[in-house]
Amino acid sequence: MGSATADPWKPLATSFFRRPAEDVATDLLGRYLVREIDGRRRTVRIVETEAYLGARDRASHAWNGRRTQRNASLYLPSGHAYVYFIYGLHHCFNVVTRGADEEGSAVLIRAGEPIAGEAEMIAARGIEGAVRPGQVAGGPARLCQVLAIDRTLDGALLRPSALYLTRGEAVVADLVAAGPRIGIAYAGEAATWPLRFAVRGNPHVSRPRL
DNA sequence: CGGAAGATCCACT
DNA sequence: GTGGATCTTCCGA
Repeated sequence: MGSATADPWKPLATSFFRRPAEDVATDLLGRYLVREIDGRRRTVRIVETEAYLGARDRASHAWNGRRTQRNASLYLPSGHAYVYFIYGLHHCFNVVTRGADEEGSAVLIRAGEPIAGEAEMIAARGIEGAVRPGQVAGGPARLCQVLAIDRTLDGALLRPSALYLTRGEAVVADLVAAGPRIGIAYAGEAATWPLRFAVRGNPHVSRPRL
């Protein structure tokens, strides 16, 4: 199409993530998340994110400056992965954002739309028959399952290798919906902050829909 | 050292 | 809409 159209497969520079988590969370919508396994690629287009603001955010694992063995990766420089295990079953994948300026801030990747390798993703989910949108990578744990993201990737730098992000197809501001984050009712006032973002009307977004 | 909670998902009603 | 699964991690005693 247009000659000025950027290559959607060009990796995002580390500087992309060196901004407040809220900005990164909205700007990540539409970008590609690429997972390479044995030379094969699985790719999703990110359609839903949440920002976690670090020490001042009661919903954040870095709330009040908490540092533990589990959340150590939250304190790595911008552009690293923070992967944790939750509920005894699931993994969740975050990108560390601002680094030294605002330690512990990150963006949770909540849902993606399959772009490449969808058959492998469906196999990884163990689902059969008619697959509906959102059933594949709609939800942070499902997304990790289909991309085989686990704690072996915790602390990894997100550059072209096993797991990285590319320019993808960015979303205009009018198509970004915002609302309160999911599963953090314990977080007091922070539970009401509109830090969940999704591509408006996209069927691959997790529930409850924004 | 024990208890409780958890940035979820699925099956069932 | 609700409850159970499942186990690591963390914190208080």
